[in-house]
Amino acid sequence: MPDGTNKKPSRIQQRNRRAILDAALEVFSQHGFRGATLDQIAAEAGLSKPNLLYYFENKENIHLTLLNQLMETWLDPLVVLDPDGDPVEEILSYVQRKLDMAQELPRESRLFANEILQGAPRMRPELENNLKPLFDEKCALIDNWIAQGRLPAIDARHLLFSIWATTQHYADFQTQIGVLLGPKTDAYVSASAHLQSMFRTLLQPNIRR
Amino acid sequence: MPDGTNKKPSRIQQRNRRAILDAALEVFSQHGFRGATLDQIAAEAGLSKPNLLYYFENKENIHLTLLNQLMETWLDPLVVLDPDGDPVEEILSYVQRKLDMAQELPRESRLFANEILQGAPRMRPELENNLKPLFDEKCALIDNWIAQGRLPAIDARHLLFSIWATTQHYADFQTQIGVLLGPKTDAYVSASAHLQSMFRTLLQPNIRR
DNA sequence: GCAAAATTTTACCATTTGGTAAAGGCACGA
DNA sequence: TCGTGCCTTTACCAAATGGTAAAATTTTGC
Repeated sequence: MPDGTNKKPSRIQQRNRRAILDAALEVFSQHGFRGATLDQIAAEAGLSKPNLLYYFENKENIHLTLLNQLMETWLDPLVVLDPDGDPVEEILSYVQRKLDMAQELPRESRLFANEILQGAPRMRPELENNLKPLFDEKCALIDNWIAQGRLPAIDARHLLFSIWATTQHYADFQTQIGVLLGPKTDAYVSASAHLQSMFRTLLQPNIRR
Repeated sequence: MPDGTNKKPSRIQQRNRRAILDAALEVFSQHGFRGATLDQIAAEAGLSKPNLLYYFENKENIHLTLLNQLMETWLDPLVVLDPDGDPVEEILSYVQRKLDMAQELPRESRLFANEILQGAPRMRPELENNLKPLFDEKCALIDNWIAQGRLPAIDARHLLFSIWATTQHYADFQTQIGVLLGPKTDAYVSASAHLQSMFRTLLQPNIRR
């Protein structure tokens, strides 16, 4: 049993665990935890259900593994926000990185959105222990930049919310955007231009009215 | 059977259908269609499951009824965007109305988010037939305002996306925001100030750089 | 006050779902 | 090449779930 043990995983084990997690990401991100079934995940992974449960103790475990993996990736762009960089360029880079993540990891974005929508029943500790301190730290950083006159006065917390909302929107509401722009359109090119322009306008400190 | 008939609904019928829809809104908005159960909805409504199914043919029907009711409410703020008003004030009012809706109807917002996240399996026709034409119309209106020099050049479609994303974020990601701002904080006061200021900065046509 | 209609409850049912037991197959080092 | 341990399948199971039939109860119009 490959679960609780701490031995090195075999090649088969690595391949199958990876396949299961990929399949689970697909299914959980579309239906949420309760809406997803092990049969669906097993089918998507090309395994039988008991075989699936040979690699993961239970459904919750699969979901938790995905969520934990996600947290790192998800916070990384914010982690690298550099106190020593130029404030406007740092934040604009952050926006772009978040948008890139929405484009490249839409399933992860939707998995996260689903979990939060449902009240974060399995993720609240992570939010409190990992996200909250980082959030506070980066808000303080932005507040500092403002105090130094290197950014216009703006609510740092809501600025971050707006960045998250506008970037993740392209992954989470992909379906709606597809209907409105036409499914052939690549929304991300124009989205990038729009968001860069929008947040630059917002943050340009040398603005004269 | 009160379903297919077109008689006037009795008082009991009105009360119970209302209770069911309210309970269903609560449950569907938290768990999505597949994750919600009739037992949960029945319990929440204070009815037995068979009694529930006396009022609605099946699970899908309840969900569909909610979705249809929602569509009107949801589009209304955009409908009233007035071609004869002042462009900046019209859009800022729209932002405020959307934020007010997020605050007052968070469950509806999450129901919608859930449906879109899952690929809009039950709502795509509505999106194409109701939202799309309205979206195109209002984009044309904004483009017109820009052409008249009454708004700075901006991508109307992505502007609307940004408005939707930033306002609905406060309902859909309420849990996360609660963790980050502290659950006692009323996010909507500062959110309103932030969004109004943000979009005003963005849209102020008499801007000099 | 009473019959008819509307509503609610009780007792089910078939299917799906998360999960288990145990036998069978397979791979790989001795 | 053989047996030991890893992997997979087959055959299940109990609980949950969407839904139904029909009896029992309540409400309503007269």
